[in-house]
Amino acid sequence: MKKPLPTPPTATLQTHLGYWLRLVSNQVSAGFARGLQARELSVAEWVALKQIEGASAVTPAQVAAATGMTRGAISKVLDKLEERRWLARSLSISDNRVQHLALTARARHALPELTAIANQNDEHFFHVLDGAEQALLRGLLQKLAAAHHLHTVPVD
Amino acid sequence: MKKPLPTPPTATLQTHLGYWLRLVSNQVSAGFARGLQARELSVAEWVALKQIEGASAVTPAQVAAATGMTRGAISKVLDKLEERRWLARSLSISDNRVQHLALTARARHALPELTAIANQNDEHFFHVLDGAEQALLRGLLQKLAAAHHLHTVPVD
DNA sequence: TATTGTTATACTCTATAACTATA
DNA sequence: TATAGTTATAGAGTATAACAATA
Repeated sequence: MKKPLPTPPTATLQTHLGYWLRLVSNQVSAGFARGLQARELSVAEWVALKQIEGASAVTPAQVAAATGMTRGAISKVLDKLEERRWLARSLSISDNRVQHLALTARARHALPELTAIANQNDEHFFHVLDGAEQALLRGLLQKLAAAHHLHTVPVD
Repeated sequence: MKKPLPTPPTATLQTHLGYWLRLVSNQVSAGFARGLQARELSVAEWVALKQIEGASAVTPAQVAAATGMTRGAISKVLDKLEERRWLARSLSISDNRVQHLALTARARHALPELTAIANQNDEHFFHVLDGAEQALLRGLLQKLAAAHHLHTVPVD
């Protein structure tokens, strides 16, 4: 004889793809955040470092635009990096309102270890997928990103 | 002639699968959070509602365990739901330390609309994938969740 | 002693908006 | 007037740990 069920919901949380995406993504991000935390770095700080390293964003306003954060929030992130002597701010010659951002040698020295943390975290979570599956997942996510015009770099 | 590149980084942010996962997941979650916000509900509150609806968790401690939040955090989430008259707390007959949680009729009346918000959000983000692609994505994410023993319900 | 749930406190992250200095 | 960057303030969300009641 069956045990009576509590009123079954119309749909469970697990029905939604967004649920699975969030479940896995949160774990990957939390793992990465823990890895960075051992080096006293936040994900937002890591992203800013990489933006400046790649020179895809060399002013605070550009970092803000690239990440979708406000200029106020970026200002604090850059403060942290500068306190740590990983970032040098200098005024633009042509416009004294504008700053140019550059990584210090100390930052460039630390980057390989941070990159290793990122690599290891990715490896740890995705190694259970073979190469073809990883390529498939990447393709699907990139298709979604492209379709929704996602340009900004996620920092949380 | 090629334009000289700025010092190329060892690996870009986009190298990592975690990057793409976070990029897409954050957008889906943010979209859902906006949808719920129009009904003055947080994602954590929505998850708690669904946990109680499904009766997979009927005490605060069980909701805490299911979501990975602390009992202190859950207590506040439940306060919000109770203030709204969506939740009834009652003491267990057999153990006066324990509470039993139940949704009110008011909550059950509101659930279909909230579920519609969740459905629409999922539909909005994933409709660019066809049925086969969605199944593929779901399968890959579930494989990752299973491999890493992810049981808790993500609330942020 | 151990457990359930609550509460006081603090911390992190971020947005908003006022502010300064330049242009 | 408009823009770059900073700062003051506030809010959301959550953890930690002390707490009261109960077992």
